[in-house]
Amino acid sequence: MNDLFEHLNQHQIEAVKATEGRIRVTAGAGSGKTRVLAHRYAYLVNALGISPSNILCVTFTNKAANEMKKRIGGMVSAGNTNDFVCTLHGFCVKFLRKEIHRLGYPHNFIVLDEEDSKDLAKLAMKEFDLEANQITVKQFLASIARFKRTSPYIYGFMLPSSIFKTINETSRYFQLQLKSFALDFDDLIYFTIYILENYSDAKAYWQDKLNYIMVDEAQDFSERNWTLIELLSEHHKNLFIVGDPDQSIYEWRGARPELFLNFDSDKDFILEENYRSTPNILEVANSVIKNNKKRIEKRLITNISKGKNVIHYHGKDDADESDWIANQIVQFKKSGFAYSDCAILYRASYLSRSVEQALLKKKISYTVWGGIRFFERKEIKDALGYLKLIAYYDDLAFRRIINVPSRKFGRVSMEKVQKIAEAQKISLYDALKIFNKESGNEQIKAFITLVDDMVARKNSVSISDLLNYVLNESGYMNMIRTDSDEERLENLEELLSSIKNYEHANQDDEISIDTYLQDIALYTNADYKNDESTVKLMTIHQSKGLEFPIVFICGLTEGVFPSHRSIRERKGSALEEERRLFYVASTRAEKHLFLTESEGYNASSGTDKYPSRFISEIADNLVEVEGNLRPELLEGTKYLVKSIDSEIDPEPITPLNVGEHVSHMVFGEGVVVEVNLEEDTCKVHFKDGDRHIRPSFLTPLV
DNA sequence: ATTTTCGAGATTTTT
DNA sequence: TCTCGAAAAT
Repeated sequence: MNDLFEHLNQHQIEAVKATEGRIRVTAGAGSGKTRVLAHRYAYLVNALGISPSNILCVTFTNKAANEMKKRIGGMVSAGNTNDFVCTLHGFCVKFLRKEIHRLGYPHNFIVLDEEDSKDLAKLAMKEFDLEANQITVKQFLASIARFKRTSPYIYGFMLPSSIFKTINETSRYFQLQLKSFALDFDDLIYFTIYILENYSDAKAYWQDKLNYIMVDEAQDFSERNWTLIELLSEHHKNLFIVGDPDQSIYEWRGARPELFLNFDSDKDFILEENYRSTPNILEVANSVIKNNKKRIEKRLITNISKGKNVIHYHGKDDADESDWIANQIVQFKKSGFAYSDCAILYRASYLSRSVEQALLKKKISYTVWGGIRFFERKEIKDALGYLKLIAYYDDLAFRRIINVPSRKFGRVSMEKVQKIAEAQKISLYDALKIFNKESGNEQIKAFITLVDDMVARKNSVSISDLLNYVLNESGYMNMIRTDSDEERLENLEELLSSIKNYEHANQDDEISIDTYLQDIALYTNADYKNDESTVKLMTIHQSKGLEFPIVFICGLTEGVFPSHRSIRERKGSALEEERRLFYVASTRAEKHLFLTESEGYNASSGTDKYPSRFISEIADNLVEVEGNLRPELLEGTKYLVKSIDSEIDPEPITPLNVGEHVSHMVFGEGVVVEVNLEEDTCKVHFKDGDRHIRPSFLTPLV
C-alpha cells in the first residue's frame, strides 16, 4: 500500500489522503497534478474500497481522459471498470442515455458537433433569407447559444409553439434539432441540469451514486459547468477540484476562473514544486505572467539544475524562421534526442504550414496534432454519414451524402424532396422514395436499393463489413480512388481498422451500429495515432497538460501572438488570457525552450511584423538572442503597444492622401504612395523601401 | 434547367 | 486547406 505514495511529495500525499469534503488544490504548471488525481483515484479504490462506479473523475479533454484512464489502469486492479473517467460532456452523454426518455427523447439521440450545428444553422438561415450578408453563421450560432443560456428552452423544445410566438430562423433551428433528436454541446449540459432539477428520483439516484467527484482543470469550468457539478455533489459533498488560474485559457468559451478562486472549500492545498522545467525556463514563464494584473501571486520552485539558456531566434522571414527550427531539430537528433522529444507550438493552426514545409525539406518526420481532427475530416464524416443514414434515417446525414458521389441530385432536387418531407412529416430519406417514383434517375434508384438492403441486414453483419460494403457499392471508395487521394484512402482504412478494434474490444457485449455511433459521438480526436518517432506540431491550446524535453514556440509576432483580436479588445482580459497562453506554452518545456519569430508582412493585420510584446516582457538576461534582430524592431513593438494602448477612444479620422509627407517613429520620413481605406492601411515610401502602415501610426508633416 | 467544376478568398483557440 | 460564388458542362 505504501508504494502508492512512493513517488509523491508531502503536499501531494496530504492532498491524496484528503478524501472527505470539499477540497481545492491549486497546482502550478508541472507540479504533478495529474499524478495527484490518479493516485487519489487509486487510493479511493485500493485503500478505501470504493467502487469505480461511484467515482466521477472529470477531465477537460478526451485526450486527458484517456491519459487518466491509462494511469489509473496501471494502479487499480483489472476488472475495475472506470466508466466515469471522462469529460463533463462525456458524462452528460452517459447520463442522458439513461435519463433523457423523461423528456420524450430516444436514448440514442444524436450529438451534433460544431460542423453539424453550422450545417443546421445554414439551413435555418437560408429559409429566412438570412444568408451571410446580414449575419454570419457564427453570429447566428452565438445568438442561439445566448438564447439557450437565458431561456427555459428545454420546456419549449417539447412544446415549440409555447415558447416561440413567431416563426423565425431561431425557432426553425430548434425545430430542425428536435426533428433529428439532436443535441449540441451546450444542450448536453443544460439537459442534464434540467433533468436533475426537475426529476427528484433521478436526482436522488445520481447524487447517491456519485460518492466522490474529482475535477481536473477546474479553472476552465463555465458557470453552467459549476451548476452541474455542484448539483451532482450536493448529497455526499465530496468534491475535489484541481486547477491553476494561470493556465486558464478558455475564457473566450465561457470559462470562469474566478469561480475556482471563489470555491467554498473545506480544505486547501497548494502545489508549488515544479518537476518539469529548468529554472531558466520557469523564470521566463514567470517574468511574462507577472505582467497580468488579475492574478494571485504564486511562486514555482524547482530543484532541477539551471539548464540551458532560453533562446530567441529572429528570422528574416517566416521561411527562415522555420528553417532555423528544422536545423535545430537536426542538431538535437544528432546529439541523441529523438524526434518525439521535440514539439513545435503555435498560436493559430495556420501557422503550422511554413514549419511543415521546412520539416519536409529536411526530411524530418512530424505529426500535426489534431490540425484537422480525425472525426472532422470530410471523408470520415461522409463514411459515418452513411452509417447514420442506415441507423437512423438521419436527415443531416442524408443531406451530407445523397450526392456524394454525384447522383445528379443537386439543389433543386433537394428542395423538392424537402417539400415532400415537410408536407408529410417524414424523413428526407422516406421523401426521397416518393420523389424517386415520380422523377428519380437510375443512380437514385440504386442508392435506395442499397440503403434499404443495408437497413435490412444491419443487425446480422458486423459494422466494419457493412461500412466496407456500403462504401464500395455506393461508389464512394471509387470516387476517392479516382481522385487518387492517398491520404483520404488511408484515413478510411484507419476508420475501418478502428471499427474492427472496437468490435474486438467489445466482442462480449451486444454491439450494433447504434451503440458504435453513440460511443464515438464525442470523439473529435484520433488519439490512437500516437507515433513515437515524430516531431509533434500543435496549437498551444492542444499542448495543455503535455510536456516535452524540447519546445519551440514559433510565430511570436505582435498581432499573431498575442492575436490582434485580443489586442483590440479594450477590456484587457483577452490580452491577459494571451499571456496565460504564453505561460502554458513555455512551461511545456523540460530542458530547452526556443522562442522564434520573423520579419515580413502580416496580411491579417496589414502591417509589417514586429516581435511579440511578450518577448520584450522577458527580463533581458534570461534570453539569448540569435539572428539579426535590429534594435528598431523592438522599438517598433514598443511603439505598437503604446499606440494601441492610447487608442482608447475611437481613433480620429484624418484620412491621409497620396503624396502627403508623413513621419513614422521607426522608419522616419516618407511619402504616401497608396491609400487603402477598406483595410485601413497605406503604402508609404521610406528611404529604405516601401512599407504598409496603418494611418494611425503616421504623423502628417506640415 | 441543373449540376459540376473551377478559381478566388479567408483562417484563433475546443467540448 | 477548405469554403463559397460564378461560369461551364450536361
